[in-house]
Amino acid sequence: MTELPTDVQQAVKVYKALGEPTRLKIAMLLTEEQNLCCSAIGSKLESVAGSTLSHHLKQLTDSGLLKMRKDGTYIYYSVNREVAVKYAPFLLE
Amino acid sequence: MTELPTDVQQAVKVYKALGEPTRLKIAMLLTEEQNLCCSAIGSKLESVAGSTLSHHLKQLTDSGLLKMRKDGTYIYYSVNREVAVKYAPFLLE
DNA sequence: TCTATATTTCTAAGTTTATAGAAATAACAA
DNA sequence: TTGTTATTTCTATAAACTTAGAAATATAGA
Repeated sequence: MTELPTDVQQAVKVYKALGEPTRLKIAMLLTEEQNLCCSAIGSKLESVAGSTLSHHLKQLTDSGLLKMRKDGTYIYYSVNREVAVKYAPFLLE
Repeated sequence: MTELPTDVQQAVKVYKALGEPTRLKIAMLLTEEQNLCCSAIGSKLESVAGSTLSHHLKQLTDSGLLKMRKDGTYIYYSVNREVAVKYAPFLLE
């Protein structure tokens, strides 16, 4: 894995992040409506614990697919369109 | 998962399949050179047991990303370009 | 038929992941 | 300060995944 080219390593992370239904839903939600905070995302999904949601958002963010912007108590998430275009333009359809 | 639209369900499967380094490598090998058989793919990877390779190829094929064509003792794998274009055109670069 | 090769299926071990409750941290508001 | 809300981190558990050896299946060739 470490011996792979950088963009292939990122591809693995992005695809691993998207290869789980809840996380793919989150990514799709955020392509429809940018800048949602954690709890707003949670309210659009059905019964996901906050800690679980946080875990999923971390994976999506660590892959580079999501960006986060902190504003007071809230953290707003949005899709990094460059990354989506490169690896998973399906999201942007 | 079952309640998701068909193409979103397929996206989850394709991305799950690609979110693992060995399988992503296999998919990339097959975009460079179509119609490789299981053992030819194995010889291009480093130390993967036949049973493991078979398992990975099954996941890639079940997702729809790979097609298989049987010819005698051999099974030739190739990339389903339509599926790659739709979900992961990164592979075709 | 017998042998060799290609691939899959079965089985099991070890690892990773998804999940959520509880506690911790952070920021705002009264 | 106290209380409330947003989010993360810690911890644990159950499920899923990766891996590979061994056995089974399939096909070709001698």
